[in-house]
Amino acid sequence: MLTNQKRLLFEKQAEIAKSISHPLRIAIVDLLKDGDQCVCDIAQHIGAERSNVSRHLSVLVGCGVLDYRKEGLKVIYKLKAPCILDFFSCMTTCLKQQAEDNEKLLAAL
Amino acid sequence: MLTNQKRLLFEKQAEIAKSISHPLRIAIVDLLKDGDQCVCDIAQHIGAERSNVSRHLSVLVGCGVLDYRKEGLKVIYKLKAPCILDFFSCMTTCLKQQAEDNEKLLAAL
DNA sequence: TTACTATATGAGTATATAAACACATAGTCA
DNA sequence: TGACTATGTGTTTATATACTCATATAGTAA
Repeated sequence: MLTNQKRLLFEKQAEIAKSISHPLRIAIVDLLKDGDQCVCDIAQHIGAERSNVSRHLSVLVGCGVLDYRKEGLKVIYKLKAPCILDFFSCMTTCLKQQAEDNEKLLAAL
Repeated sequence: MLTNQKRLLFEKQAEIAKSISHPLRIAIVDLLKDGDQCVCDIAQHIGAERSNVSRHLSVLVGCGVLDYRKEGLKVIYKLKAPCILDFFSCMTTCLKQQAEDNEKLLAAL
């Protein structure tokens, strides 16, 4: 059986994973890998409402994935945990594998 | 603005991320890193109902994170994308960082 | 065949999440 | 000061998800 310590760790990890479990939040992290951006630029780039983007950003900050600094009126967001990007590669690998599996299945029909 | 191609990729990646965004599913992946297991053993180890575990497993299989094989009555699940484990380390790093940040904040009070 | 075990799934309920809109806050500049 | 801009938040509504229980499927063994 799981120890309470493990259980707590898994809950915290699930929160982080959940924080990047949304297409827009993935898009945000992907955008920020190329440099820090303010909310308005992020919103414009991913094509979503600012209030919506603001909420997604606060989720990512809350989980320690992003960080921010204020510059005048603007709030600039920055990738705090770049190791997330390796996970993106991992997910891409999964998707490629799935596509190959589907190809094999198709060939067998 | 995002291309439709990018948008589709981010949606698929979000699905994979979502598939591991649950404490029990994290526990399952963590368990399977040490070897393949059947549903009943997984259920027993993580302390959850079999029907519930079965559903969580099918989510992980559906996203290409796990794979399975049948052996008699039992269904043995196996980690298909071990790179997920690197992401677990990444999340642990995030949590440590957050803990350190909190410590600093506490010291400033 | 029947009884048994392991696994999967349908249905209902409770909870969580996302989006949209309106509004609030706060910095800038005339 | 007032007008403007960027950002954040409260509230509502729609949708998605997890869990539980009952039931179905399928392999095993007597």
